[in-house]
Amino acid sequence: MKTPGETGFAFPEWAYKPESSPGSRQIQLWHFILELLRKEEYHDVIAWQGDYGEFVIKDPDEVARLWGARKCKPQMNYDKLSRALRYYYNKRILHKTKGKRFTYKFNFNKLVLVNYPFIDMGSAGVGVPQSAPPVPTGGVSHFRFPPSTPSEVLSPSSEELRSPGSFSSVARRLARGSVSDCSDGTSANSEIDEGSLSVGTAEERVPERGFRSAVPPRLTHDALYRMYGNHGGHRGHRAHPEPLSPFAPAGSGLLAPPPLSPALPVTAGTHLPYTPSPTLSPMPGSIFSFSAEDMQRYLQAHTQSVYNYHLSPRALFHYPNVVVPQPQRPEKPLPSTTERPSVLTHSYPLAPADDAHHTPFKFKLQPPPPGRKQQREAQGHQGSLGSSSSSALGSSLSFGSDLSSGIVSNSSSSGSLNSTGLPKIKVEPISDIESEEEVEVTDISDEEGDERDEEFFSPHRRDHHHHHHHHHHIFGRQSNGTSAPSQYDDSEEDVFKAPAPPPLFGPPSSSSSRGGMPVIKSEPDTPPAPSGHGHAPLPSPSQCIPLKLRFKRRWDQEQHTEEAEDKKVRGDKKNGESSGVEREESESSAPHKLSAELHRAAAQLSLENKDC
DNA sequence: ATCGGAAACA
DNA sequence: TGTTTCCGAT
Repeated sequence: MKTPGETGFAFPEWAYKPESSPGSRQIQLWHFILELLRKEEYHDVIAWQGDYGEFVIKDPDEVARLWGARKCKPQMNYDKLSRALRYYYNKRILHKTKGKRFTYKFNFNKLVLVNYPFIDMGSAGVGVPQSAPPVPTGGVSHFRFPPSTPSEVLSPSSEELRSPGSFSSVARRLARGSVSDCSDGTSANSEIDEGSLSVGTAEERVPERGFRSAVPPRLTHDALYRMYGNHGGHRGHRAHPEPLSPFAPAGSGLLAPPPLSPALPVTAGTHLPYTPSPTLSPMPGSIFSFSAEDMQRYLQAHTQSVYNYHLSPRALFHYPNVVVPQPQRPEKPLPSTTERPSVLTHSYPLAPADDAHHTPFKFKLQPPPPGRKQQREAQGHQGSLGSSSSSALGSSLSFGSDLSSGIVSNSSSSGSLNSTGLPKIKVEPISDIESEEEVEVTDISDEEGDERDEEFFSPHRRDHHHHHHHHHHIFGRQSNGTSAPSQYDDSEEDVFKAPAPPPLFGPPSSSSSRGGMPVIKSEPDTPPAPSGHGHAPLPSPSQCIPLKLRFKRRWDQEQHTEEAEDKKVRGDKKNGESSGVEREESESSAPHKLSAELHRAAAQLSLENKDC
């Protein structure tokens, strides 16, 4: 269970489990929010509204109350709850929709990826969590994944295993009633968990099935292949019953074969081509570990897929701090990555011992925000640098670590600076924050064409033109005719909507492939083909921007490009933001069998608390 | 309203 | 680690 320490990279825990800490897993706020969103009963207090992933808290006090009840914190109020929400900003789980009161927006990409990095979106529906935000529409359907696999793989064991984060599990929990229980935190739930579940109400369920059965914990290459490969045909279209919550629809797939989600393509795409086979650790907190190679491949595949599918670049999920390993040397050929892995053996060694040392890297999300405050203080008390700083550092350290991990090389320097004397300013220069902002600068061109990559690489940063833009277009956008809704924010829709149906999926590299996609950030060895040609700036591997920055930047851009910088400064501008969430959806529905358990779960659902 | 630092808690 | 609590600033 643990992880092999060797190689892998570790994700932050929260990434793995929504529920949270091992010891006592309390429900996490975002999870709770999602639960509320998915229940109609609470639509008066909180509901999806606006862009994809955007929700509005109609009754802040009530939401706070519910949350407080859930956490047994009677004194909870919106102010506090909102603080917690804000807390997600850095994690990129959530964003505030500016200009709209009590309106926030989930970044499902992050959620999905983060929480369920290797989720199989394909099968299910993808990525969206239980409750999905309403999909705007339309789009949808472009691809569907065929049911995958048979089963072989399914190992039964824990579900968790399979999807460490699969929504399904989440769903279940939800079903049980996450909302309410307070007490259980620690002890209690176990029962619930698994056993129970089952099902889903029709509404929401996620593809459990998909996950469970269909998708193996990790997909096999074959499976993937199949999925993509063939099918070409169908497009599923399906309507969702509830437009509002796409998630739900997704769920329906329970039994049914997986539907897929078009929207998701992104994700799907991502995973499709190559599946990394990380070993997921079954357990909790686990860490995934895989070799660098795998990761690279994975990333590459991801990228390719994206491109292949014409997904918007943004679609790529970026792994937050993932960095691609920098291998120390380029030895490993990843050559093929591009190609279809299918053939590959599936089992990548997850932990090849060798690799282990060589490049294990871990990445972490969430850079800790640098506190600007500290700065201030520091300045204020210069004298006490030592002490103050120390304290500050303490806190800061954390991020330092992040960075470092991610970026090894670069960052390091920063961290220590302080000691050196630098000062006051921020400690973490590089990476995070500031840089981020600056990073923005880099941005690339924005043009549309391709852009995205840039984010990753852009060696030369150009000035940023900031803003503007989001180009998105790659796919057709959504239906909204209106495009620009309000402010900016919406503007962004970059999301991809529906990709054009990919001609072929997966495939190999061949044709489509790469076109230019640079591989993500990788660098090490293999850039796939690098080169590309064309446009792509690509890789210069080495350096470029610190990964972390890039990611962050990216995200910011997505959200709103501009803002980022300001943020710090805070002058803010108001921008709207928007997002880049992508959507996914899924649907399908199926019959299901619910069982008593369901009912039971339903009963529990009452979000409110029970007793604390 | 919203943001975010800081400290405290579990 | 993820808030919860408090709070000053915008």
